[in-house]
Amino acid sequence: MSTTSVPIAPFVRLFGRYLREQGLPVTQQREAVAQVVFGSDAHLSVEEIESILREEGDRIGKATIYRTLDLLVKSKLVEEHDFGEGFKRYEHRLSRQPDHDHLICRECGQVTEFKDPELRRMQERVAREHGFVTSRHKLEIYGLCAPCREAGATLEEQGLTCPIETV
Amino acid sequence: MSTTSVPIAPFVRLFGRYLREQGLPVTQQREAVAQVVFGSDAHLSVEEIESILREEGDRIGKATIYRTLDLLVKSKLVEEHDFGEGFKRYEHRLSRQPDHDHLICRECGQVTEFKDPELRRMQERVAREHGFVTSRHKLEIYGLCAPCREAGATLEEQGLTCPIETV
DNA sequence: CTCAGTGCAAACCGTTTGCAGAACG
DNA sequence: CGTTCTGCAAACGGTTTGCACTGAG
Repeated sequence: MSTTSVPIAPFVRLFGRYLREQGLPVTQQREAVAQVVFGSDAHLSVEEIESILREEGDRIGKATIYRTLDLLVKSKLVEEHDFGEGFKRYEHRLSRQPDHDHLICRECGQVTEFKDPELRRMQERVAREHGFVTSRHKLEIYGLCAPCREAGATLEEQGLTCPIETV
Repeated sequence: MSTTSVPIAPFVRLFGRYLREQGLPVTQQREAVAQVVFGSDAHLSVEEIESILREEGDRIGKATIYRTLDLLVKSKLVEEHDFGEGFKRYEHRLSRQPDHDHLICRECGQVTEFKDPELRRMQERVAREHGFVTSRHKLEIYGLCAPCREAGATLEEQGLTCPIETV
């Protein structure tokens, strides 16, 4: 939701290094997209990335943005998310909290990151119990953030009056 | 991934009751779709639902299936899932494990359900710490199931040789 | 009978792809 | 210079919607 105060040039360079390792050209479009993604702590959509680029005067086609994001994801510098909005969001992995999870406000869509040490243990335990080898998990907790709640938002749900046991 | 041995008629009737409560007609298409969804313990895609209906001789348009699934979800009898495959899956909530989570095999796509009591406590704690009121969570653990591992599947990942601290 | 539901096909929308021209190495 | 990229626009695929017709109540 903002610009980091951390210098982002090193991260962009890291991406350049990845491209060279793969024998791929380091184009100015790729650097511009990387700059935007590394320059924000938010979970950006392609549309948001496009409009930030436009504000900065760069006029880069959507296709190129998608293709560059693919590379960023492959390089493991960026993570792709799907919060069920109908489109993907991208977040760089250079923030303070590696391997974190997300709290998502149903009202305003704000995404808060958190990290819980228990979770990793639980992931391993559950996987073991089912004969799985685990690679990754995704935990999203949906609810209402404090500001929205204070503003009067509620999570009214309705369905069957007496459905199935819900707990 | 199979047909339940539990009688499904009561569940279809429950849906009928919901429809009447809402003043909506109980049509044979709606009952047919409900029958398919309640009749399977799998996480069905719309395409799968359509083809099961076709096998049974029912020829119901995709639009109707989508519209009926919306109603089933609204009734809270069915849950919608997005496992990142590019389409949604639907699961009825009448199985043994209410409020469960999912283990997903990256190789064969098999979905295993599990339930962990710790998780709910953790969800509440994390939410409280961030001033959230929680409504629901979604935990998916991705990995390799035992059969796939025995068949030689691996989770080879590649990216930057020395990216960021990964733990 | 009336109002909502159904089926079809067209519209949608995020994402992907084909291709002519531009740029990297 | 050859190879890959870029940008545009068209294609894609799951989902939604408009509309004439059918069916539930």
